[in-house]
Amino acid sequence: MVAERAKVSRVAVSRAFNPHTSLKPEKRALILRIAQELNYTPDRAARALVSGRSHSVGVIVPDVCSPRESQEIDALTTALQNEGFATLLFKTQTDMSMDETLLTYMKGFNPDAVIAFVENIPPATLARVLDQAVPIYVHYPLEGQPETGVLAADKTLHDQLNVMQRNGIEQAVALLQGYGARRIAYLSGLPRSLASVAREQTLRAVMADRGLDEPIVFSGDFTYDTAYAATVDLFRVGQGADAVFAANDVGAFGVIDALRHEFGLRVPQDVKVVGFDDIEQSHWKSYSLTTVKIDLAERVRALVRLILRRLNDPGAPAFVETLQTRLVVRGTVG
Amino acid sequence: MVAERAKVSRVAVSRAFNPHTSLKPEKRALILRIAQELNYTPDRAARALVSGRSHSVGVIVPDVCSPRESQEIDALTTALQNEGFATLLFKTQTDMSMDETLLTYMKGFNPDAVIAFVENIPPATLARVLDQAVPIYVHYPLEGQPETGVLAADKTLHDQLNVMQRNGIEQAVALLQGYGARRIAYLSGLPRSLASVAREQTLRAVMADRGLDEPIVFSGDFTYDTAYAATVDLFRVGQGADAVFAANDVGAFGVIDALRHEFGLRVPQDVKVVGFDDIEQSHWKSYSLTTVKIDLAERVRALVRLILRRLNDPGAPAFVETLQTRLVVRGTVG
DNA sequence: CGCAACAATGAACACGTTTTCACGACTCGT
DNA sequence: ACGAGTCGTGAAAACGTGTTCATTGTTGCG
Repeated sequence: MVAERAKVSRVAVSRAFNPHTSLKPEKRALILRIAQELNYTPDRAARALVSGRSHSVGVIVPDVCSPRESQEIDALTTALQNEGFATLLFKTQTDMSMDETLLTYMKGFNPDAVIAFVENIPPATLARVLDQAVPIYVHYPLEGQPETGVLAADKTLHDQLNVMQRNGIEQAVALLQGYGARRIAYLSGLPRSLASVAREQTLRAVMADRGLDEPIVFSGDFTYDTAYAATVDLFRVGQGADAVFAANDVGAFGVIDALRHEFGLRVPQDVKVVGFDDIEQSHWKSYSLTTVKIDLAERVRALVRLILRRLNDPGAPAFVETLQTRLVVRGTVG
Repeated sequence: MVAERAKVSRVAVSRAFNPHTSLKPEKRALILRIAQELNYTPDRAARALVSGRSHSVGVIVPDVCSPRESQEIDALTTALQNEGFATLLFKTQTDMSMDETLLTYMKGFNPDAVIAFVENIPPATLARVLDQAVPIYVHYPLEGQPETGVLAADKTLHDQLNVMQRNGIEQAVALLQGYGARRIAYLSGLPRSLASVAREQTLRAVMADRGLDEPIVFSGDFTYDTAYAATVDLFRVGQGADAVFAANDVGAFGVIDALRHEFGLRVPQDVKVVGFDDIEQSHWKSYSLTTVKIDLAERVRALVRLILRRLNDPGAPAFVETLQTRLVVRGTVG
């Protein structure tokens, strides 16, 4: 510790860097100035060792390449960075599931919190691997409700970030119906994905409310290629559909391309398409996708807010935040 | 430290987790078994404090959303994870530059190495902020040569990862020429981007070698929207071009969409388009882009190899790795 | 059998912080 | 003017490892 050039104890240096400690202002200023000169910053490792806080947040994703996730990571990194945290990124190996190995591995890096963009973590795994020290934020839709939630590891805690999907879906269905669509299909995401299931449930409910027949469901896995292939299958055998609702935007791109290039169908004249997310690529002219928008940036800010509050006050009652969705109308409907 | 249930000293526990220490095998096994039962892993913070190694690698990017970068981060995370490292992700604030603030901030987290997908870091900043303890791997093209390089912070070290761009560009130009293209344009990336400059230089050299006129250069910034607008400008005033070479794939998408939707031009019949990178989206049917491919996964593996070697042997002479590019032919040429 | 080399082991220390505790120097209210 | 409270300060302890050093038990070689 070289900063004792200021003729003060190491304790004083420590205090100089911690706002809420009592230290004579002029002395603090002196220490900070000298630290600046010497290019000194308090060692995070030592700090983490004694405080138990690493000031990092573990983020687990299945696939960084997916536009939706990369946008989420981007926003998350920015938000965390602004709060003095670092993003510790980890990837699940194959599918969207997460095994105990990865969780243990990540836990080894002592993240203060964990955000898992992964849906099917066995609760047993979760409970066993994590001490209560690390608040886990798993993100998935609440059962039977048209919202996604954020659930703490400890079942008694229950911080929630609710994304109300119903608004956007209602607007989309109304628009489709307005343009005369009758046979509406739903391209699911991964079959076990709770997000996809929740969207399907809400869609069914909304369509029933408006007197429409049940949707034709065909299954994808959130990727372009699978969506493309699934669309080819659907339209080759039956009479297809006159509107397709995809569980995510990338899937919608696959649907659009399959319709155009495999069957020569026009979008939106012959088939209308609606996506979900509103990712960066959705406004590209080749797709110009009408889609149900979740404001990712805002959602991530809310997430970070939740984490920070919980970290500052571990014993506080559950926090709840709610986000709305809305339809962004572009060229694939109408 | 609860693992003394095994009736051994803490030192023995430490040794049990470190392969190259002398400890009776049966005792090591016992300790590891008990550790497993107790769900114990050595504390990284303490480990980092004493060893000076955090087992994490800082990664700096301007924009995680960009497909190219997200693919790179994805591959990097996988590779690092396999080697027992974590990825510490940071974002530059606005453009592709990096200010001292961010570098200092990141340094506070003690990454063992830094990979910056950022090109214009002032050497002064670099030198001042980093101790020699952290090998910096900045990635940019070597001056006047048709390759990108990886340069260590210390100028005496000089580990290099060379990406030979010439191969792919030659194949692309030959193909364009074979289809009768004469007026070839180049859409640059960010004007100060060394990668873009290197590609332009190589393109010029190759075209001169083949007796073609100088390329028409118009400038973008690697994004879709800017590429779209720049293409509109170019084709509105002059007579345009009969082939466009874009500095990256996303830019090529913007070019294609502008040609089709603003001018009703057909790709490839009226204008041929070649990109650079071969990202995931390039095979999507709406674009089906012919592009110069860099094997990102292989490039990242090489990068990680370099870092690991340097970490194991800080004094070793410079390591050099070389990667080739090749043309992937799809639908936008021919 | 004797001596040297070597494997196995634990005690003590080091790493760079934050936190707790104790002490003196003030300020304030009466 | 005196005690109570507050502020500023540093000494010492603590955080959980890896490392060095000395000690003991063991093997190998002549």
